[in-house]
Amino acid sequence: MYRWSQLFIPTLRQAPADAEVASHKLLVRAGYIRQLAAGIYSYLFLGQRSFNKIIAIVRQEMDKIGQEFLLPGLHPREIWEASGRWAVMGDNLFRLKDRKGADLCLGMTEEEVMTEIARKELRSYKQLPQIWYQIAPKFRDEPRPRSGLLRVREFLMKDSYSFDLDAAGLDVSYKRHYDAYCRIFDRCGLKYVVIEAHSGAMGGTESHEFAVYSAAGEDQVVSCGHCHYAANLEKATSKLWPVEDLPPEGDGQPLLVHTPGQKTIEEVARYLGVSPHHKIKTLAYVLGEKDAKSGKAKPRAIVVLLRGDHQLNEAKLAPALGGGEARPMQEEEIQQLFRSPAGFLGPIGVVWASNLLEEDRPVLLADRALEGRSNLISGANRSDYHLKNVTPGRDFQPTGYLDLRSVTAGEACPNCGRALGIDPAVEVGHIFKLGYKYSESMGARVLDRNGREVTPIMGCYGIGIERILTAAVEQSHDEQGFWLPPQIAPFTILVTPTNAADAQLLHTAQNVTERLAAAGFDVLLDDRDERPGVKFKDADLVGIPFRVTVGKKVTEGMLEVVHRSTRESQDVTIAAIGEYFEALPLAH
RNA sequence: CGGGGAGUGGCUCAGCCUGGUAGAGCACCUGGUUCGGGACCAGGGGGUCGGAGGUUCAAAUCCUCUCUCCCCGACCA
Repeated sequence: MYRWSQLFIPTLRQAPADAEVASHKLLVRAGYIRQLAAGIYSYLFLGQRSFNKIIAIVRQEMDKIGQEFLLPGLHPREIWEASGRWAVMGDNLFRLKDRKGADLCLGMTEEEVMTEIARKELRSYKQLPQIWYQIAPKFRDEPRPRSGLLRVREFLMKDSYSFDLDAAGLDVSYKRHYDAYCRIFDRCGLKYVVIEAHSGAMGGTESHEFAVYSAAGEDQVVSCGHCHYAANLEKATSKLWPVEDLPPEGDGQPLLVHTPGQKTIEEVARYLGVSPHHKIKTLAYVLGEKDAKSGKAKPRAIVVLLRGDHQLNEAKLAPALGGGEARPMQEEEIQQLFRSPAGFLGPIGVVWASNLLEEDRPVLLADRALEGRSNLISGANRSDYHLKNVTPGRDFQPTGYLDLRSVTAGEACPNCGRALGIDPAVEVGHIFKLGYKYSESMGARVLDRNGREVTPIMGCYGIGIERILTAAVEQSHDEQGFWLPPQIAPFTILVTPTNAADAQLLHTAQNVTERLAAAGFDVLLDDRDERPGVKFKDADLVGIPFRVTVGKKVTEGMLEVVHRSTRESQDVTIAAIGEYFEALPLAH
């Protein structure tokens, strides 16, 4: 029997001063976690019990589709060199040396180790498909750990990897993960959404993210309330409401106007009495410097044009350029290309590449929202001057039109045309179709049925264990505390005798606890010699969904059951308490 | 890495401006009373004020450097 008086459950009356986010404050106050350093936490008794329940659910569902491994957290440099990521991962990878001076790192993800096993061991198509997973710590030297357990430097991740003979096989492995993830998050009691996601630094094609709406979340989810379109902001698209072009002025050709000191879009629009959507925003980047070091490509200028009131989505820019990394141009580089100070840049007067292969000319990428527009206003590449009557396709020819802008709330859903919303959410899981990136670079090969060597196609799939708990707290809390779904709560039922010094009350409470425990419930008995107010406050705080109060009504043979989520209570006879919880759908 | 804030008993904070050798509430220990929403009385323990250096007769307080933590941004499976 679990007796609170014998356990270490250090609840706090006040939240620590350095906690800001609700889940962080409450998990510390409830005695689940303690901070050791920035982004590094210890999990105490209640926290670890909750994690164990989450892990058990994840493991049960993953065992239905894959096989559990346990890979090392300490990796030799060589396998990260083999995949090319020793250089790419930069400061986010924890690096260290052993006593011989050899380079090692702490695993931030395990594609390399899993692919290394596949490379050494898989020989035949007959061994495919494989789905291998593990639940193990990951280490990432985040530039800014924050928000309690939401972004940390060491965390538990369920990560899995699939190896298939071909794309059709990958589709199957991907779908099996998609379905398993839905079962996992359903069983964990999360209210989540599945959204289209950007594949980011993982590379690959298709990607879905599992997200829980929360003000504390770092993701921006674009969603449509009508047709269920939902996507990460990095990936989302929208239809624009129509805008009216300005009438041509003068002979309709580009017309120089004096705009002294007016640099920003807003300043120019106000000065000329037009709306920002009549303007062209010109952004200059340098692409491929990192690749230049390895001799793969030489750096080149990339100029991006957007409608004046739109924002560039850098996540869309990178894949448009073949995945290279772009950085904003410095003032001197801008002067060299445009012969103009920043603030008055425009597309006219520079000779642009007609396609990406023309490597000696700068690339001009225009957002699709500019296609078909006319009489826009852009910078004139001359200090204190802008151009009117600028018409894309006539006055300049972009290298290409692409979707490059970020969606903003209120724009039209790409499917059904209704207004889109944007809301913050916590990413709890993410699945990727990786393709051949790692199997190719690390040289994994199998023979197909014709005896030909082929490269297996991969997927990778992650779930953040801490984020499941954090998201559960974020979605179910108030000022007094939180209530977890019974499946992932450290205990399901808390039995609270109002006065532990009263022998009859304590005896009854022990009896009730024993019976509920024997019936298979996780029960905690609060047998502390504290005043009832203290116990009730703690009961509200610690995340246990049900409380059984053993108090004055015992003389009438009655107990009181309190549902933490609703704070509703009802009287139940002592004899019927077991049946009461048996009848609750999710109490087990 | 840029900007902002904060480090004083276990926790939350005051004291710092105007230097004089450290306080409150909660928590903790002992005894007593109390017991359905963070009780009360009496007694008690615990801090070289993040660290180093400097100024001064004297530094939590002023100066310099440094470490750590939090927030915003950049960054980010």
